[in-house]
Amino acid sequence: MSEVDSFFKSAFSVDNVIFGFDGGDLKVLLIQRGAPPYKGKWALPGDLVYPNEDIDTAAERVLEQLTGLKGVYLEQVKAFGAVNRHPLGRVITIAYYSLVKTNDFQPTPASFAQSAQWHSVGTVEELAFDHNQILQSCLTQLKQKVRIAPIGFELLPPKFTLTELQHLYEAILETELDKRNFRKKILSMNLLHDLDEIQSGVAHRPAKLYQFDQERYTRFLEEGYTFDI
Amino acid sequence: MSEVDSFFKSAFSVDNVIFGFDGGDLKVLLIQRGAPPYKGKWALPGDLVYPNEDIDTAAERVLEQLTGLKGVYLEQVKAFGAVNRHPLGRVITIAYYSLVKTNDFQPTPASFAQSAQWHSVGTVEELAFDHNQILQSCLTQLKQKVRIAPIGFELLPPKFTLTELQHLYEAILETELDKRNFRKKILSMNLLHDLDEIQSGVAHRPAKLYQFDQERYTRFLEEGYTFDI
DNA sequence: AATATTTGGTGTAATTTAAACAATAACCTT
DNA sequence: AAGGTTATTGTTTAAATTACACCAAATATT
Repeated sequence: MSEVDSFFKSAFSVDNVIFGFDGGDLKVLLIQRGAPPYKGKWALPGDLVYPNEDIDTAAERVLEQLTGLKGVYLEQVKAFGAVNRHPLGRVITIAYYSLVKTNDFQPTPASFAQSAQWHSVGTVEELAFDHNQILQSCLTQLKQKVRIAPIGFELLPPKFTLTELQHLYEAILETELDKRNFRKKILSMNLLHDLDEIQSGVAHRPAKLYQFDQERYTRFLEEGYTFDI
Repeated sequence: MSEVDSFFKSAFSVDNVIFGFDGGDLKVLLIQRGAPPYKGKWALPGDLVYPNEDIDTAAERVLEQLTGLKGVYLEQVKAFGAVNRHPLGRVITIAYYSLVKTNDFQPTPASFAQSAQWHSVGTVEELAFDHNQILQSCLTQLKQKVRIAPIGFELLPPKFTLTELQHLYEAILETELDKRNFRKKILSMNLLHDLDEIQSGVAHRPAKLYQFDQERYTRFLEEGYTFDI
């Protein structure tokens, strides 16, 4: 075996922190491992990367197997590569997070899982591997990113109220926001399209529905606009 | 060969974007490759990760081989893992950047390099592999990070003038800053220690020398302070 | 020695942005 | 019709940011 060959004995995996929002808490989709190691433990969905597969593609594949969704928001965070992080050998994992709308699908546990379930990020138990650490990194990155890019909308249905949007930001940033100031700021960005529709079936004054205007945001970006909340 | 074994045929490398500052431009330390592939081309310093080596350790090792430096600022950015990014096989690379003081060392091209040289980041030519893309990602991350953490000082000698510090920020952020406002802001942070020393050997009024007070910053952090420039 | 040249150092006014805060409107339920 | 619940809206104050110009201190030049 040549010197170079001796290096080609490792594997990579991807792990995907899938975030969702139910109106109250920020959620993460976890699977219960169906096979050793860590059989029965909760873990992030992930898989080994195929030899001829780009790592981004592998992350999309893991997401699709579990949710059936394609083309959702997905972002790489970083690699985790401590020598002994995987009991079966040298496996470096690349962490991703994605943002999904919880109403778009029912999780279908793939081959690698017994079951899949949403967990509130605030009360996640001890996970397999170094997955608590990975989740923490992804959360930190999401918190930063959500302030400088309009990605929060990825977690909401296409039509949403301003209160729903505010609750989302409060859940992610873990702070309370002032209602009037929040609305002023969000509306002054001119990125929301007032649909002239209202909620129905609520036992109180119904709120107006809005939609995020992706086209307008793209246009603003070209003009040098920077999102900031 | 078992199914699992078929995955253990890949390698990882680390690539390290080593930033420096010469008072004018932001620089990056590049090596000229001494062996195929891409022999003779400029590239980021990097190496395969040893089978029993943490990836952070590998990045430190690459840095030390080239500069002799230990314990300098080092941060992981992300992984690059397109299938065909390396002509010799499946190699995923983890990108890091580090910040060094150019006066602390003379680059000594390690085994993997013919020569090593500082290049202005603004005029970097076509590099080996996907290294232009990696450099770009690291630059973007540095620009973000330098605004929210006092890491600029890592690129300056221990004693520096306010003008030097301003020029550093201007080089990284690619903007001009107002002298009076910059000094007001920096000094109001109370993170600089006035050394009661002045420059010598300059053909004009000498400037006062300052030092970054790491202890005070640590203390402020515990009190909930957030750096912001 | 006088003068020129170069960079260092400083304050204030105007504008913009952020923060704090409460009363009325609209719908549903009983 | 009354009561319950959430939606919607504006003003005042404080804080932060921006714009801007002159004198000081050293060396170099004549």
